[in-house]
Amino acid sequence: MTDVASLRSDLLAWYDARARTLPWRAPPGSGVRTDPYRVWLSEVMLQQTTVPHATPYFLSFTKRWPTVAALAAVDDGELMGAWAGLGYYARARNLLACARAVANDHDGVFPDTEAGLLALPGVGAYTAAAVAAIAFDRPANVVDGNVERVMARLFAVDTPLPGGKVELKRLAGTLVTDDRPGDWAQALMDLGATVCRPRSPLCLVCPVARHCQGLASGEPERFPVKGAKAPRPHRTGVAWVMRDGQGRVAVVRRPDKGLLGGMIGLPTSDWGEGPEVTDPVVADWRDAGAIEHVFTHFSLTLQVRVATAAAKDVIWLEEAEAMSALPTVFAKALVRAGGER
DNA sequence: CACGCGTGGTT
DNA sequence: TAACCAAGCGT
Repeated sequence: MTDVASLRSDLLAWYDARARTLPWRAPPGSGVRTDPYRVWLSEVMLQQTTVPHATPYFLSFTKRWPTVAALAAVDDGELMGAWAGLGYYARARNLLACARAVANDHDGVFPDTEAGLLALPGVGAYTAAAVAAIAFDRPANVVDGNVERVMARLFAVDTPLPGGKVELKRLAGTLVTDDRPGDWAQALMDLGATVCRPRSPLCLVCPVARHCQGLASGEPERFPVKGAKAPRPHRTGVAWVMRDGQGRVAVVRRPDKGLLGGMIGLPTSDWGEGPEVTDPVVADWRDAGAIEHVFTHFSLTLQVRVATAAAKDVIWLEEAEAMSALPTVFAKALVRAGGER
């Protein structure tokens, strides 16, 4: 009996009993609707980011900035520093732009429709649907990587990703109704995260196993089918740690666009060129070894060179302050140079 | 529409 | 350990 109604009631009953407790989530059936600001903030932080990694950032952000108006008033640099370590820094720039748009153009109130949310910076199809469903109880089709995987298995979809996304989204849409849309979206994502996992799915305890064509096929883990991925190139470069001898270190502000855009960084050579690199100023440079770092689309070996030196066109920061505000790749280099994150 | 864009945990 | 993976978005 794989009709929509029984599939829905099976999964919602499981969610009522087994929903994860998360700092941004109201318990199912509590009648409490989470503040749209918190739903939005959590959704942006969770884009391509695990719950354990995002959680401490969510807690510190909501403590420092309890409302969207408070967030909108923050300095750019302060916000980027607070985001350091969370990755995908365009999210932080868009987060601030979005908060300011809500504060200035919407009287501090989040739009309560999917279309209105979609118009905000950093809010795409997924986040608009998620906020509409979870914060405003709109029957939106919320499709993230979890939901794609659950649909691919439930309906044994053979079309490889990413081409198959259109079909998976259509299938997810057939299950959305006016009844408890926020809980439905979160139930699907919880199922994907804890039971219908990418590897070793727990089909024996799955509340919708009886509806699952992937399980019936005998190879549920085969879904979703994925296309070939491009190989990841390797690059090399040099990072210079310049100290002033009084506890400060030189950093630069990176351009707003591109890799680590808008963040502070250590002065570096270009990445990908040969090993011959000229040190930026005459000083007592010594080699502190190298660090390895893996970005989404390339890996990097960064040689770390250290000196006490003076330089122009840099910002001198207390070392502890720099350490906390630097993206991880540069924090690693600074640790290699003898600092502590 | 394919690509650029971080990081850390798991296998 | 190299590969894979995570509540995507903008261009």
